[in-house]
Amino acid sequence: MTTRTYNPASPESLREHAKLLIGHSLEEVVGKYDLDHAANKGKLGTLVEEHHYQYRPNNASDHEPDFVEAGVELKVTGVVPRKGDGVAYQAKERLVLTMIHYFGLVDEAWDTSSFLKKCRLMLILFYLYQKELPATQRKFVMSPVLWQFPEKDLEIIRRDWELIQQKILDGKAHELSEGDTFYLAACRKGSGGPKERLKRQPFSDILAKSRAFSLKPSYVNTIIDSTWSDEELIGNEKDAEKGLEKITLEKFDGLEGLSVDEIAESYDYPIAEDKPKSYYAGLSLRILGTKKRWLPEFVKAGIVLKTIRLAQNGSPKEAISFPTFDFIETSRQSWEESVFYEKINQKFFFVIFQYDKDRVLRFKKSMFWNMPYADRIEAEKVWSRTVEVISTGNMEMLPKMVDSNVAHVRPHGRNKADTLPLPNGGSFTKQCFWLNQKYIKKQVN
DNA sequence: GCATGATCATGC
DNA sequence: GCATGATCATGC
Repeated sequence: MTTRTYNPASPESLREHAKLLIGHSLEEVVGKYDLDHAANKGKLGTLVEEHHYQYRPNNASDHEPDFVEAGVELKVTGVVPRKGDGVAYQAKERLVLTMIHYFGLVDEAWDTSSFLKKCRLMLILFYLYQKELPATQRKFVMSPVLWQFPEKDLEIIRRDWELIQQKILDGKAHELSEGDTFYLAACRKGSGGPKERLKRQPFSDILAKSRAFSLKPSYVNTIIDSTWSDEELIGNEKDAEKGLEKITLEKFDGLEGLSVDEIAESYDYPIAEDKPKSYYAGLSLRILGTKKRWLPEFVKAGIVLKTIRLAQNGSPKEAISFPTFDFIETSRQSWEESVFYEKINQKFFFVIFQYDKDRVLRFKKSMFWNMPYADRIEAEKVWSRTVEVISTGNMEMLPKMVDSNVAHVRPHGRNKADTLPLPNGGSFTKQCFWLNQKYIKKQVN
C-alpha cells in the first residue's frame, strides 16, 4: 500500500504534486529501479502516472480521463528551446490526445463525445526534449498547466471534431489531413512504414491510416505561452460561434474589385508607390484587424497566410516556395518526417489579388485551402524522386515542373554559390520544393 | 509565354 | 548571418 501525498480528486492538488518533478527527470524522483521493472515501459506519461502519482492507469482510457475522480487527463509533452531567444520553450511536436476510432466516432455527438469526456480538463507536464536521453532521464521544465479549453477555443475545436467525423461519415477516413482543421487535428498515429496495419473505416472499403486527435504544435505553443501571461485574444465569444473560417472570410466581404490603393486608404494602411515584398501580407493582416505582423488566431491554428497576385489571365505571378531542404537530412528521412510533408499538410489562407486590363491590382477573393488528398500523394512522389536523385548524386535529375502537375524542385539560395553538402561528399546549390504556378491557378479558380 | 535558374529583401 | 518568402532574368 502506498501513502499518497496528494488528493486524487483535486485537480489543483494533482498539479501541485506535478510541480515536484520540475528540474528533475522521472528517474531522479522515483529511482531507476522502479522504472526498470515497470510493466509498461512505453509512455512517459503512463510512467509518471504509475510511479510519481502511484496511480493505477485505467485501461478503458479512451473513454475516461486518467484521474477519474478529478476528471483530469494527464499529458506529458516535450519542449525545446525557442528559436531566437533560447530562453523560453516551444512545443517539440503536436500533442496527441486520444485515438480516433473510426467506427465509434461516427455514432457520437460532440456534447457526450469520448473526446470531450477525456480531454475537457488536462494536466500538462513539459519536459525538455533531448534526443540522446531516454525519456525517463529528460528533465521536467516549466510550471505544469491545468488546461481547460477557453469557450472560444472549444467552439473551434468542436467544429474541427465535427469536420473529422463528417469525413469519416463520407467514407473518406483515408483522406484525412491535419490541414483539414484549425486547432484539433487528425494526426498520423502508428508505426508507419511497411509494417503498418491500416484500419477499416465504416463507410468505405478503402483502408485508412491510423489516426489520433491531436492539438497542433501551434496550439500547444499557445498553451505554453499562457504560462507566462493571460493574453486577451482579439474577437469575442459570439465571433467564435461563427467559426474562425467564417469570421475570417467575412472580413473581406465587400472588398471584391477594389484596388489595392482603395483598400489601403480605407484601412488607414500606407499607400506606397514602391511596394515592399511584404506589402500585401501587411495589408491583408490589416484587413483581418491587426496591426501586428501576425494574427494570433492564425498562429494558434497554424494557418499560413499567403498572398497571391494573379496576372490578368488568372495565372499567379509566382510559384509558392517552401524552406530550403538539407540534402543529407532529407535523404535519411521518411516522407512523414520531412518538412515538405509538414508544410503541405498545413492549412493556408489565400488572399488573392488580380491585375485588371489597366494593370491595376484589385482584390479578387480570399479562401482557406489545404492540399487535397490526391495531390498530397503526388507531392509524396515528387519528394521520393528527389530523395532518389540525392542518393544517386545526379542532381540535374531533380523533379522539374514538367515532371509533375503539383510540385517541383528549384534552386533557393543566396545565389548559385550558396550550397549545401551532398551525401556523396560533394555539394550543390540550395534547393527547395515549390508548388507549380499552374497548380496554384487551378486551386484558386 | 512559360519553365527554369538565379537572386533579392526582410526579419529575426 | 541566415532562413524564408518573394521576385527577377534568361532562354527556349
